[in-house]
This record gives sequence, C-alpha cells and structure tokens, in this order.
Amino acid sequence: MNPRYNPRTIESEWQRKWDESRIFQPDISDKEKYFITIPYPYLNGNLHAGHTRTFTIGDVIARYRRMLGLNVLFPMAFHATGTPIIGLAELIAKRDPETLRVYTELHGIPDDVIAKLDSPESLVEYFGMESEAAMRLIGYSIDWTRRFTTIDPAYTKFVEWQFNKLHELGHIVKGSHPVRWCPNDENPVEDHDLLHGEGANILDYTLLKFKLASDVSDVSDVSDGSGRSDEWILPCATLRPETVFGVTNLWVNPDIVHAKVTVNGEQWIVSEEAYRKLTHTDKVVRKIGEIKGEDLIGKTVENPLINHNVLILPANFVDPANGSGIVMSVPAHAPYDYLALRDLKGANLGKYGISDDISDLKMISLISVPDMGEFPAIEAVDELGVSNQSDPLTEQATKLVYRREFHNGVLKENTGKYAGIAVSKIKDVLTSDLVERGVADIFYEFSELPVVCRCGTTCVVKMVKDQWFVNYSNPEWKDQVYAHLADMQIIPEELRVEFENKIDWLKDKACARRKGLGTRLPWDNEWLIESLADSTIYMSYYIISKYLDRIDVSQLTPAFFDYVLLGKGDARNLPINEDLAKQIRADLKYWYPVDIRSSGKDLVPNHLLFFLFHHVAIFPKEMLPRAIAVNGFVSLEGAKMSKSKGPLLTLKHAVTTYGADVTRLYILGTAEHTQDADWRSESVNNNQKQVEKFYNLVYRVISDPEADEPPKIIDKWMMSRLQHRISETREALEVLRTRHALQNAFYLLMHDLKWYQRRGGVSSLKAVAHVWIRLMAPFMPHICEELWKGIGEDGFISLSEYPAPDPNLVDRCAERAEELVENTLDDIEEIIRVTSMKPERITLFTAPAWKNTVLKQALIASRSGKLDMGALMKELMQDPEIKKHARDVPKFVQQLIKDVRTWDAAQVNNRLEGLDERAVLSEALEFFERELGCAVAVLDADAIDATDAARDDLDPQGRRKFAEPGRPAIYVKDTN
RNA sequence: GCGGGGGUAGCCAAGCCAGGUCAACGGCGCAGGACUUAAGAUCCUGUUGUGCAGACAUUCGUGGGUUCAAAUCCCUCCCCCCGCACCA
Repeated sequence: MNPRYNPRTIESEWQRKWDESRIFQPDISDKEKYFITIPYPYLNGNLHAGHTRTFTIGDVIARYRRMLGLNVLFPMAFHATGTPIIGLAELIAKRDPETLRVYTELHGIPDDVIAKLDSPESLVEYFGMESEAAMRLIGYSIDWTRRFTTIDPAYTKFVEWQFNKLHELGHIVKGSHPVRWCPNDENPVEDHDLLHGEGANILDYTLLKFKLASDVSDVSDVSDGSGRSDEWILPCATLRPETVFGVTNLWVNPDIVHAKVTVNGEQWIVSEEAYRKLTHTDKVVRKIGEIKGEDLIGKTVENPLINHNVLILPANFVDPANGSGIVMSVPAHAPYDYLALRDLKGANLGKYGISDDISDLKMISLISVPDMGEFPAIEAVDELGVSNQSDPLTEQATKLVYRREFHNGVLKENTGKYAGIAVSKIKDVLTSDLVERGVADIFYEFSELPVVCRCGTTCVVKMVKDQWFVNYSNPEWKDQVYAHLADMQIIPEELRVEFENKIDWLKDKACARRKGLGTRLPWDNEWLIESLADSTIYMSYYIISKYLDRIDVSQLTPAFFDYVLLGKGDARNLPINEDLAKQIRADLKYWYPVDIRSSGKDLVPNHLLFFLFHHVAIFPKEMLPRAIAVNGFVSLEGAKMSKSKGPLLTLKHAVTTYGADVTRLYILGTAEHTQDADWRSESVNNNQKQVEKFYNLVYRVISDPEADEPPKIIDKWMMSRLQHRISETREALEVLRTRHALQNAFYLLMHDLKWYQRRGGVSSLKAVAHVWIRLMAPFMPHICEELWKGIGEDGFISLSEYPAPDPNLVDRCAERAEELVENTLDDIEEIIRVTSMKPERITLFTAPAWKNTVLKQALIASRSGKLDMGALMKELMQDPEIKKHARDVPKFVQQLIKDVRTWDAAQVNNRLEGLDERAVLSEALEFFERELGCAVAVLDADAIDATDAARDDLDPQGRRKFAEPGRPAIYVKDTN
C-alpha cells in the first residue's frame, strides 16, 4: 500500500477490478432484492454537475443497500427521443458558431470530433459513449449489461406495446389544444426555442362580440366585396368578461388599418395582427377587406348583453398586436379606460363626426368592493397619483383595482342574473354562458408580448387539431394514483403534498408530435410519441434488455410483452424460446417493482408524475413503485448552470481535476434533499485535503503495530461515540440525508478520533478504522477498497457488511466521564484566559459527599415525579451528614432543582448511575498537565480542612466550596 | 395569482416536526499560538459585547402572543427561490 494517497491510480485500479469481477451485474437469487433507478440522461450534451449529484446519490443508495446484504440492481440507459438532439445536429451541421463554442469549450468535445457530430445518430453514439465513460470514471456501481438507448428498434417495440395498452385502456384520447407555435417553422416552440417571451403563458381571453349598428361595407373597402351581409362584429378580448356590463364605449386606434374577415360565417373587424392569429385557431377565417380605424370612430355598437348602444372612440394606446386590436372601455373599473376618457374630454372630435360632448358619458359601476366607492378606477388613480394614460403608474393602478375586485368584489344588481356572485367565481360561468348564446368566443393569447422564435418569427397561439392526448384528467385514474401515492415512501416527506397537488392539477397532455426522434403511434403513423410519454415504465425494460442478444426485434411481439411484463398468455406460444421467456418473466417478478426512483426536483411535475400514472394504469398493485426520492440542483460558484450557455462543469472535468472520491464526497456533503448545492472550487479543494487526511490517518493506523495497552475510559468513550456515529449515519442514509450522513460518518467521526488521540488513546484505533472505512465505502468506494485491502481484508469492501451499531458498546458513563474532562478543561482555560494568569499549579476539587447525596435524592424524587423543594429539604435534613452543612444546603438544593427539572427521564436515570469523578480526573491528570503546561492535582473537597488549605496553599481562597457534582472546583495558582 | 420551499452570527450551513443542557453542531474565511531554517501541511485557541475565576447581557427576517421557559409552538407583516406544462 502506498503511503501517499494517489487517487488516479487507486480509482482506475478498482474500477477495473469491479468491472472484471462483474460484481455489479446481479442475477436473480434467493437474496432479497433492491431495484433502484435514476432517470436516464438525455443525450444532447455531456453529463454535468447536476447529473453528478443525482447519479451519485443513486450510487450511494445502491452501494449502501448492497452492503446491507441486498441483491441490488442499478441499471442505466440513455434518452434520445424528442427534438433537441435533432436541433443540435442541425446547428452543428450549420457550423453555428455559438453552438460550436459551447460544445467545445463547455462540454469539452475535441475540435476534430465536433465536426462529425452533425447527425442525430452520431450525437447519440458519441454522447452515449462519453456518458458511460464518465459514469465509470466516477465509480458508479451500474450494471452496464442492460444499457440501451430509446431509439433502439427493440425499445420502439416496447413503447408501441405500451401505447397500445394505454389506448386499449382508454387513456389515449383525441382533442384540440392551444400551443405556442412558430408559423415559420410550423412547429410548437419550447422555452429554449425562443428569443423573447420565455415566460409567456397562454391565457384564455373571452372574445365579446359587439355588433356594429351601422353598415360599413363600403367604407374604405378594397376587397372583392362578395357575399356578405351588412352585419359586422367588433370582437373585444378581455380577461374580465363580467365587466361587459360596465362598457361605456369601445376604443379603436384611428391610425391603423383593420382587417375585415369572415370567421365561421360571421363578419368581423379586427386588427391585421389579430386576423393572422385567428388563422391559427380552429376557426375558418378569410380576409375579405380592410377598413381604416378612423372610419370606425364615431360609429356605435351594440352591447351583446344589455340593450345599450355605445360609441366607438379613438385611442392611441390600443395595441393592434394585443387581443383583437379592439378594446372595450369600462372606465368605472379600469384605470386605463378612465384616464383615456378623461384625457379625451374637451378634445374636438368633430373630424370623426362626433358632435356629442363625451363628458356626458356615464360611467357604469357593476362591482361592489368593501372599502371602495362606486368607481374603484378613480380611487386607484387618485390613490397612486396617476397623471395620465401614459403614466407607468397606470399599470399599478390596474393591478390594485384587479386585486381588490377579484378577491372581495361582488357583482351588482345591474348584472342581472349574475348579481351577488363573487368576482373570483364569475369568469368561467359567464364565459360558457356567453359562448353558448353565441355572443362570445374563447380566444387564446400570450400573457406577455411579443413571443419571438429563434428564427425571428413572431409566434402565435395555435390550436392543434385532432391531437392525441393522454387523459390524465380522468378522475378515476387520478384517484388510483392518489391512492397508490399514499402507500409510497416520498423522500423528503415534505414533498408528498407537492405530489398530491400536482396530481390534482394535471390535465390531459398531448402525447404526439410531428417532429423529432421517437416511436410512431402504432395506430396513427403520422404522429411520433412524445418523449416524456415514451419514458414512463421503461424501468421494466431493463429486465428485458439484458437478454436482447438472444432475441430478434421481430420476436418482440405484443404477446411477448404481455407475457413477460404482465404474466398474460402462455410461454409456449411465444416467438421466442419457452425457457428464455420464462426466465425473463422470472426476472421481472424478482426485480419488479422499482424499490426507489431517485431524481432531480425538476422532474416532479412531469416525468415522476407520468411514471406513477402509467405504472398505475398498466401494472398490478404489487408491481407499483415503492419510493420516490427527490434532490435539488447544483449551481457553480453561485451561478445557475446552463447546458447551452454556461457556466457548466462536466462530470468528467470534475473527476479528472479532483478525483472520483473527492467529487463524490463533495457533491453529497454540501447539501441534501431539495436544497440546491453550490459547487465552489475552494471548498472542493478543502475536501480534497480532508480525504487525504483520512487516507493518511487510516494508513498510519494500519501500518502501526497493534497497541497492547489496556483499554482506558477514553477507549470506552471512543467505541461508544462510534456506535452513535454509525446509528446516525444509517438513519440518515435510510432517508437519503447524505449531508447528515457524511457529517457523522466522516467529519464528526474524524473529530472524535482526533480527540481520542489527543487524550492519549491508541488501543482502539484499528477497530475504529475497520469500521470507519466500511462506513465510508458507499460515499468514497475507491479509497475505501484500497484501505480495506491495506487493513488485510480479502475481497471487496463493496460486498462487505455495512457497520451496525452495537448497543453493548454504548457507554453512557464513559461519555459522561469524558464530558467532565472536557468541561473541566474548558473551564480552566476560560479562567486562565479571563484572568490572564500564568498557572504554576492547578488543583481540582471534586464535590463533597453531601452534595452527591443531595443530588441523588433529588434525582430519585424527580424519577418518581415528586421533585419538590419543601419535601426534599425535610427529607434531607434527617440525614445527620447533611445537617452538618445546614447553612449551605437550601441554596444548593434550590439551584439543583432548577437543573434537574430540565432533564428528561433518560438523563435522570443516567445520572443516577453515579460517576467516580475523582478517578476520572485522576486518569486525565497527565492529559491536563500536557494541555496546560503545569502541575495538576485532584482532591476530594472533603479531604482537607481549612487549616490544611491555608497552610499548604492548596486552596487559599476556599474555592473548594464551589465544587458540585459534574463540576469540580478549580484553584489556579498564579506564578506571580 | 395559485402551489411548494426558505429567511440562523463575515460567508456556507445544522437546529425547528417531539420548547429547556442553544451564544446556538460543523465547515470556510479571519486573528493568535505550537511545530518548521522558511513556506506549505498539520495541530491548538479565539472569532456578539462586557468581564483579572469558570459568569453575565443581547441575539436566530419583522411585530405581537402562548409558556416558568421559544431559533423551536400560534398569529401579523416583509423579503428571497422554484414550478404553473406539452419541454427534455
């Protein structure tokens, strides 16, 4: 064994031995099994620090369970379906400079390699290879014999089977759905496809149809004018349809040209932009003409709900890109409308043919809000001091009104049958009423504008028609998932409510796409199965993938999957060999269900949910997953990582820089559960030193000859502490608190060991080391294998038994004894520090017998629940030995009772055992002298009387009277 | 807006569910010391304030409350992070 820690050599050596010995390639056996899976990584880049965290947690679980004696299966595969790999291949093929930079500099792809990665296949091949190499480099105990990628023909068969199943079960339905859409690419766009508007949601506006009271067929018309009636509709898009009852006018931008269009047989006037948006909806739309905004001003329209004609007024704030380009005005409740109207007062509108004084326009209030008057818009404007419609404060005023009205507002009498309904409840009810009556439509619009695709095109909301959906909204299905969730372990437990909420919130999800890699829908070949949908139950495929070298793709028939996965049918009637089929079926029954699925927290609202839904749909109860664990992200020096922009730290880079064990230790020890971990190179360096220290310490222990000293109190203490560390570590690992586990298994234990050595302990070192390296093996497997060999053990530490606490070695008295020594040392040091003395000699006085008697009586009283000052005093005073000190007893008892009351039963019992403090301190005298650099003596406070004390200068200040059980009196004699 | 998580000493970060031994684990940084020719490494001590005897005072986002006792329980308010989808 090398006296110097050399991670590179150690790590590659043990990785080779693990691989050669195939110890991580389990077969079914009589042993209890444990099946752990981690979501496979997507192959559009190299593995980074985020993957490192999730996978390392998985590996620790695998290694820990293996050392607990379970037969552990930890497989891995790669995800390639979907669009990003195609997108990346295109960018590389185009020699996009930014992409080339990111992938060479951040992902570490050599210059001569990247040029060849211009096809999806080459990317999958390359990143698959690199990812496996990286995972081997960090020492994961993965069974690589089961590896696959999701574009393998065999996997495709599996996905087809799965979707046919779901289809049969009625979980796949057809429908329409609004998506963000790029008209140029003719494809839905994702966040990372966007130049602007990444945060934009799709909102459902209500489109209210105001009928134009006059015919505008001929006004500024440039169209063919064929086949139209004289009825024109001006639709207004609003998020607050109830305010239709308060409309006083419409706003039209006089400076823009509007489109005349037919929409499902009706004639509408909307902005040019709105027309374009309408063409992507499920409506039949045709442009038939144009009309200038100014030609509409001054005309009147009819409110679709109430018999009330209102005027169209000019407004420059109307944005043609937003909604329909026509806006309804509700000045009582909308600050913009109120201000625009106010600004218009007194203006000459004669050029629009408006002769009426618009000051006469009556505001209509339709919502009553507590603490606000009739016109909340006016109040908000006044409250915030908004000056005019272009004041940025208008936005705030709008929000203020909305918030108050939405939460506390109630509809007034003038809303007819809706009167009395809370504003927060009205939208859906009213909209569906209006749509039914034909006076409104739903119109989808982005919450933020503009939304621009990377190609530069402005995106729209498109209604994708005849789309295939997984009907997650099905209440019965949800109930089943919900019920199963209750039986599962969720780590951390706080996330359970999150899962419950998400199950509740989940709606139908489109599961087919036009573009990307993947499997075609078996019954509708035009569609590709969406890439989250094809990766929900693939954990079962790991069982099959092991045998694919013996099976032809054509043999992977529905009957085959039915048999091996569900046990349906007869093994004799399958395209493959009967024994093989039975073998696979036996494997599945042995390994399934998944015991734990551990993943990053980003997958909670999607993959992990689908994982549950699909399992519940397809598999019987006993095959459903048992636990889900979730961990947080990793940032780099405080900055968020980004695969496509940086900063990025690849797994490979981390391991080659710091070593596998150091990387593992750091990533596991820096955060736990859903907390995000921050990777700081400075801290990693420090970790590196700690690992070295660990190696050197254990190496020394191994090389030093066995100590033949008899065990002392400190040895009992060390072994006792070790048991606590073991328990804490195991308990933490059970719930994947890796940081807590490491605090105990590594740092605190190292701390204990240092104290032990400082106290002169030697004879337990070998025993502790033997436990310690096993305790650390799941976290730092390579170094521990090396030390395990060094300590003289044959075989792999990876297959050794994980340390279990031995209750017989827990020694409370030894711990209390050590506490006494430590506290006494602290006290002495504090005295020296505060008084700035240079000690010549120190005398410790242990408590006199009577005080110990009092304590004992108090403890007994406390145990029987009758700790009471009066009763205790009475009892004590019957003891002549105590009565001798009658003057000091009450004060001591009073303080003591206070202390005893804060102790729980265990502490009380423990203290009842008593401790020979003089013996403990005597054994530590040498230690005290070494630490303090002067002579130290310990005496019983009873042992000397006043004359002795004065004569021998043992205790000239009478310190010994302060001696108490657990707290010896201290006399420090100064040199001066 | 809805849902989830969180605010602890210069920084990171335990503790909070099961109130008391919490001036508050641990680490980093910083300061001092030991060792060394020196540096590094290692070890020790300190790091809210006061204090010439082991103590006291004030602290755990804010303001209240419950309690003999609150970082921990209850309420108010403020602030930060994440998700809200058809995307892996």
